[in-house]
Amino acid sequence: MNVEHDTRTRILSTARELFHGRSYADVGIKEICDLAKVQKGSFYHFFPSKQDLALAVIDDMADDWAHGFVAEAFDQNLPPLERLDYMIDAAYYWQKAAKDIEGRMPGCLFGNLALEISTRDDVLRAKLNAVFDKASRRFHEALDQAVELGEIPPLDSEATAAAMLAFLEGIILLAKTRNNPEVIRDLGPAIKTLRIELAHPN
Amino acid sequence: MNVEHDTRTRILSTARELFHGRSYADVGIKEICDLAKVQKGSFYHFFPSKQDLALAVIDDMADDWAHGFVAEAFDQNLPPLERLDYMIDAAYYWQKAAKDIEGRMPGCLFGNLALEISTRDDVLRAKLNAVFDKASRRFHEALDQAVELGEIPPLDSEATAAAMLAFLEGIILLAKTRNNPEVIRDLGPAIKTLRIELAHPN
DNA sequence: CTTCATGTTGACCGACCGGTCATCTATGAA
DNA sequence: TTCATAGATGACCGGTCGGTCAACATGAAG
Repeated sequence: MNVEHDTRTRILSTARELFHGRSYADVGIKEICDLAKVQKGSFYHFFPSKQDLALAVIDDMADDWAHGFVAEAFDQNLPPLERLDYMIDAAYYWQKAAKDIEGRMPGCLFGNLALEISTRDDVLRAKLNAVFDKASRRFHEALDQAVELGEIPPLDSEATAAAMLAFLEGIILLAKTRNNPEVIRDLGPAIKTLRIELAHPN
Repeated sequence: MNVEHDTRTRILSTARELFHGRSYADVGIKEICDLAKVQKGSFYHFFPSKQDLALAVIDDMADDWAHGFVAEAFDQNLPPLERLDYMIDAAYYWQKAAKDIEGRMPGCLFGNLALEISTRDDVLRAKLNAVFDKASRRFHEALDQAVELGEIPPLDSEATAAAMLAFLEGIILLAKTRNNPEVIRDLGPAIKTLRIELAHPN
């Protein structure tokens, strides 16, 4: 039982690493199998297709996020606005560590995949959409709490949350293009200045 | 002379369209040649490699940008802050038009390519970097003028300009993932709220 | 008429792509 | 001891990948 799952897990984590570090199209199944020390036939025993593998990889990474530093960043005990700084910091240190080890910034797996395949694969696009929605909800919640505590004036918290997520993805994109994680630290703090006012009720 | 350049131009515009609508890896040279009605041998007469084609495509698109709506948006006669709105509007209408025609949002060619290949190809990454730098300078200039005119308090205009570019790329990424250009119109205006203060001189 | 540069043609290359399949092995329940 | 099931193996498939090449067309300069 442990052995069976081990093969699947090895495939999953290898694929995740390769997809993140390069791209979906650029990584072949053979390469994944070789690195994971799995035979091709075994691969297709666990995953019906490359698309299914991608779906599983997205789920895997999203789970790790949700239980990892995202859970820490959006800890309910942290003051709402500090969670934003925490999130930026986490992104920075993660990307910096990756660059220090491999020499290049992988960026955000979800953002990478989204831009690469969302015009070609609606299933994967929908999956990534759901991941972004969930992330957006974290920002949303933090903003609502900040308003409740009187830390910021009322605002369109749902739209602002989406804008913050977009900004986060944007600075990671720019940092990756510059291959310089410091971009995240330099621009990131501006996330707290983003504001979308509530629409006029009349 | 016109005929010779015509072949090259046909390859270039076909490749640009396909790369933009799908991705770099997903579009083969044969497909480009077929659509452009060019023989493969002819292709390699004009472009030594697929990488060289990509470089030319980036240049081509950057030129069209610079002389097209970016020139309009950053028109010196426009009040600096209105240029930001103009830029957002232009992005929105472009993406909306593309989606209405083809059913899907292509996003930003530069952003797409940046995330797809900047970990694998330093030459292309550098090229895209230069494009982003140039775009950032437009924002920078607009911000400096806005400060000069007293429209906004002094700020770190260079960093804020980069943040604005990142935000623009971010909302296009999010809109593409949602396959909904309205995201650009809904979140875009928040670009004017972005601010990075000048660092303390001591 | 020859020469040369610029383009064009389409067959061809080895490598790799995602995916299939028949065959074998290990395990555990009946 | 038998049998079913889960998993592992590696050869194999048609198709596509980026790229090469020798032969040929065209047109202007000498």
